[in-house]
Amino acid sequence: MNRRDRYSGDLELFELLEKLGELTDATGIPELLGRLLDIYGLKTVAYLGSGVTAQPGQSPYLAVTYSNEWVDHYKAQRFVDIDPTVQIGMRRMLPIDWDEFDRADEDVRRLFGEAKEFGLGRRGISLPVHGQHGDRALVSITSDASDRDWRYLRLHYMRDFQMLALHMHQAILRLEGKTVEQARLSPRERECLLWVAEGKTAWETAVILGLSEHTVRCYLESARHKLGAANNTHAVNKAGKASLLTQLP
Amino acid sequence: MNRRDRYSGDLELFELLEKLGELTDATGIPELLGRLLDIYGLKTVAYLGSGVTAQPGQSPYLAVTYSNEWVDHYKAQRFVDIDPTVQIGMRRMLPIDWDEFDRADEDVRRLFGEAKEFGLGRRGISLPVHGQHGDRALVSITSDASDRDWRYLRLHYMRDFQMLALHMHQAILRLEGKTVEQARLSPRERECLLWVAEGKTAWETAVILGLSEHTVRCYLESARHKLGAANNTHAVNKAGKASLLTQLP
DNA sequence: CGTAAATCCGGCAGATGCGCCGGATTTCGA
DNA sequence: TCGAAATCCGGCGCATCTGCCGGATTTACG
Repeated sequence: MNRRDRYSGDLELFELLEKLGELTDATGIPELLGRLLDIYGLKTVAYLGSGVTAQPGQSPYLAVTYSNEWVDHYKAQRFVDIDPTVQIGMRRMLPIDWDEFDRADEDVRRLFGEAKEFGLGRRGISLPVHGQHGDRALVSITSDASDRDWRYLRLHYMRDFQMLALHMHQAILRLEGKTVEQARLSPRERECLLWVAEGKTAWETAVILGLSEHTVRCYLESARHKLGAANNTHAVNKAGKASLLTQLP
Repeated sequence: MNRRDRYSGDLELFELLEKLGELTDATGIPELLGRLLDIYGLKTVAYLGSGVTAQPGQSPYLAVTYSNEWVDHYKAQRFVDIDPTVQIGMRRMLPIDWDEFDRADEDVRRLFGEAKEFGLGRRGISLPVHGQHGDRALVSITSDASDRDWRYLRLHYMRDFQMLALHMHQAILRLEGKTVEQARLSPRERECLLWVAEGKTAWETAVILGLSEHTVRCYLESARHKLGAANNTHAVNKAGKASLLTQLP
């Protein structure tokens, strides 16, 4: 909790954000994370991205300041299945303090106990990030700060962390080259797809929209073509991730 | 740009966040937005939510400090179709300054020109918010601040706005009672659904997973039941919105 | 120690999806 | 003024999905 007591310390956040925006390849990430630790007096920081790469069923994207030993141990123990930061944090919208997790659970206690041995801080926060295309990430920081410093950190720098998490995810997306070719669906196509996504059959959709069943099938067909989808299910999934189904234009 | 020059001004942000968390019904929102304008010296603030309510094809959720005249005029002119804050802002992850929009476009110039007449500020920022279930929102603020003050506001309070936008969306979701019953899918069920979502047939999925086609159909059937879905397409849509398809657990 | 859930397998009838054939008018921008 | 795209409509054959019948073992939890 140094250097940041003056308001002008904001400059260091801007510096980080700028560097994130200028990253050209993943090799610069570790240094950036290290700088982040420095600035905020943290013990560790970790980025876990899901749906960041193009292929489905891919393993998640990881960028951490943890030791390799901890990462290996974590994987070997399949901690991801019980880790509340992942299990709960990934399913939230707002950040969560690790203190809120259930320490009565023996598995959880073991996880955090071993984490500490491997160099993670006693306290932590996880910040979920939601991207536009179903991609999401979890940025977790840990610290060994005193109660007082930790409270201070949470109060005054949560915003910074929120912003850093967002920009970090954006940077990773840019580096991973996940570009989504935004197919443009016509209003009718979108409308038909929307109702099909709700489980309606072509006939039901036709009734809802006051069209003939055949017309609905035609719209669905062209929607599939535009989206490069193999079937309606695929099309709904693609359109959903491209947020083409959330009404509006 | 008053009252906030001291660092302790943070208290006002916390006060807003706390009030947002304590909202019990929508009637308290206008007062809260007004308080926000006061604190940051803004001209207007607007919340536009999409996918916030349960029904599909619903009109978006709106909470603004604009005059009713502007809202009516906006709707009558169908400005939503050309409004870059919606068209572009809603499709981004990071905030965008209204200065970045194409002022060469005649429609856009007309929109912002008329907006100013109806009491919106000259400058603006829109902050996209992405929820967990395909829901999203756009929080837009405007100001008539001088160039210098505006730059200052952007630099130092973007974090606050980001956080306010997030918490505002969370509060609206809570008020609108959009609760997603988290069905728990077994690993196999999720896996099958994942590949079906990628456009694979049951047979293809069976080959990929090394199962019999019939077994895949069984998993899909139970997945549909658990999700309360009418068919695979519906199931994929529901599971996707519940982020059950983003591998990991 | 029973119960529940997860993991697997087979078959069948009817509904639905899918692709491709044909046709039409209107609208909008180049 | 020409063409492209959006809006509509009908039919046919085959592939796939869906629901429901039956069976099995293993694992975990109380």
